[in-house]
Order: sequence, then C-alpha cells, then structure tokens
Amino acid sequence: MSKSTAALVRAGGRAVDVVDFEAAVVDFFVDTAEVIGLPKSVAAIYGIVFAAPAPLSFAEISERLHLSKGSVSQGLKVLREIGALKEVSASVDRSERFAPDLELRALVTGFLRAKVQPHLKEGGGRLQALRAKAEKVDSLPLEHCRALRGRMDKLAAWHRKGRSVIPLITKFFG
Amino acid sequence: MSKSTAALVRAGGRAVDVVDFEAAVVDFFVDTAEVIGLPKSVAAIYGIVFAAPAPLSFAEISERLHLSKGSVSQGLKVLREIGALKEVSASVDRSERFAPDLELRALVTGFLRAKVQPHLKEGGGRLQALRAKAEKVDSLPLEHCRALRGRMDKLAAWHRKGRSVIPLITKFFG
DNA sequence: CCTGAAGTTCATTTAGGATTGAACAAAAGA
DNA sequence: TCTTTTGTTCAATCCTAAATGAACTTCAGG
Repeated sequence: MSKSTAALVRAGGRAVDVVDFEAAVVDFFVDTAEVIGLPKSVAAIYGIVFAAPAPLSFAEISERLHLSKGSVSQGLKVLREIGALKEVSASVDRSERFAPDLELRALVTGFLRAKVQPHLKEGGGRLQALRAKAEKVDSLPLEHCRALRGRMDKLAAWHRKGRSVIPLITKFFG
Repeated sequence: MSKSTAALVRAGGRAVDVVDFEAAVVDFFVDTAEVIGLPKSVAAIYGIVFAAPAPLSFAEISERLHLSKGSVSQGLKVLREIGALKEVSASVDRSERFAPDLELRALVTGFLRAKVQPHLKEGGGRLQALRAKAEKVDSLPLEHCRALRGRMDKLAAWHRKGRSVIPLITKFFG
C-alpha cells in the first residue's frame, strides 16, 4: 500500500512526513483547547481531522490517535454538538466520514452556544437566589448590609454585560 | 464576640445568615470559574473576599474556606497577577488585607493578559513550525498537499482574528 | 541576636474529570 | 433468522492538575 518512496511508513500506509505533520497539528489543537477547557481527546480528534486532506472514518480516527472507541464516540458527539465537524456520507462503505468545519464563525458560535450560554442562562437564576440571601442578612452593621446589597448589584451588572458581549463576538467572527 | 441575637454563630463570630450568604457567593464564583478554567480554590478566595463587606486577612480567608496556607498563598498570587484583588494595608496589625477589585474591565483585561495573551503569543511561533512541516510534506497527491497548505493558511487567519478580538473585548468592558 | 508570627515554596498526596473497555443496540446482508 | 460491522453507553480505572503540609524565609518586636 506504500508509495514507491524510501520513506518509512506506519500502519495504514502513511508516510513519516505526513504522520509528523499530523502529530504537530494535533499537539497544536490539544494545547489550544486546554485554554478553553475542552478535553484532550476532543481536541485531538478535531486536530487529526483538520490535518487530513480527505474526510476520515470513525476507525481511522481511532487508529491514528490510539484512542478507544468510547473516547472517539464521545469526542465526536461533543464536536457535532459544537458543529465543528460535518458528516459526509462516504459512498465507499457504510461508515460515516468526518470533515472539519473550516468557518471560524461556526466554531466560535457553536462553542459559545454549547459551553458558555448554558452557564450564563443558569447564572441568572442563581443570581436571584443570591440576592434573596443578601436581603436576609440583618445581623451585620447596617453599613455592611448595604455594602453586600451593593455587591449583588455589581454582580447583576456583570452578568448583563457578559450576556451582551456574546452577540458582539459572534458578529465580529461573522 | 457575637451580637446580641438568637442566631447560631460559627467560629469567628459570624452569624448563620452571613455564613449562608458567603457560601452561596463562593459557590457561584467557583462554578463560574470552572467555565474559564480557574482552579476552585482561586475562585473560592475571590468569592469569600467579594462576599465580605470589609477587607479580609490571609488568616481569615484560610479559616473561612478551610483552605491550607499553601493553597491560600498560591491562590492569592494568581489573583494578584490577574489584578482581581487589591491589597489594603491594615493599620490594625501587620498582616495585609485583601479587597476585591470591583471593576469588570480590570478583571477581564487582567484575565486576558495573564491567561490568554501568552497562549496567543506562543501560538504564533508554533504556527510557523507547523507551516514548515506542511511544506515538507511531499508524499501525497499534489492536490492533497495543496489542501494541507490551505488549511495552514486558515489556521494563520484564525490566529490573526483571535489576536484582533482581544482589544475589542477590552474596549467593550471599558 | 533571639523569638515568633506571617507568608512562601515545593515535594507528596488526593480528588475528580478523562479515558477505557466490555456489554449493548442498530442495521445491513447472507 | 443469524451474523457481522458500526457505533453507543456507562461503570470502573487511570492520570493529572489541584490541594496539602512541612520546611523554609522574612521581618517586626523585645
């Protein structure tokens, strides 16, 4: 299956220069994903698909990354939720194939929608509860009680501001 | 040390309503910090300081959170780097006291500067290396080689875009 | 110059999220 | 219907980043 070249090849018939490149791309995405708090395996899957000029099958992803079926299955699920991968149905066999979505806008909005929005939304309710607790505090000097209420106001303002920045970012990457 | 109230108190003489409020605030910050990838203890420290109407000492933070001196020391270091806390020198004794910075702008820019910028900066170099590897790949059909180079261009464009959004965000929160 | 309080450092331990793998489901085809 | 291939689920395991705590540094007061 290997080309008529002197280069050493790995299982699957890929040349070392290609494997080397893939590894570097995967590393890059893994390190980047760490910043935004995505699991290594998820980043690695996106990386290996990004580094492939043609769509990859489930089995190819698992082999190239030495990752269990379980990890690949869960990782693909996350990436589909974010919208980072497109499924392309291979006419070759009956397994699905995966290609990276290359639109930064889609990646950013998908990530925000799946991983940030829920927290912001839930945070609204928690903030209400927090404010209620603050109102109940009466065993402190009046001045201090007022200070606490003031902090709750701050928190609410931060939350509003946080919510309003999302569409701005989306627009910027559009 | 406790007030003339029927409320149960905890070590340190704080009333249950206050302790309850503090716990809720700390929880809120801990959960929020998870999203942006800050350690629990760091978020908890900011939370307990935020929930206190007056600046807290190192010892008070450690006691109220049941956190070791080591954790408090490291946590305060991170929060100082980000600029999330101001040190106010207490005239009372010789220990420093800590108050929260309540400017959202300062928190956001501090976080970006300390935790995001370094990655973006370092990423620039890695991208160069990645591109070099892509150039070396020649054991694939020409069409595929070209596809890989195209992806590296995409990556570089993403990186530029990512860099340029930082000042925008800073400005928005200003 | 001691002494002790306040805080830092860093090797070790630990908690909890990431990964595994075996059991299970779905669906094609023989 | 039975088998095979493809992928999912989830309890158990593993691993790493967070937390600990003992040794160390610093500095104020006596």
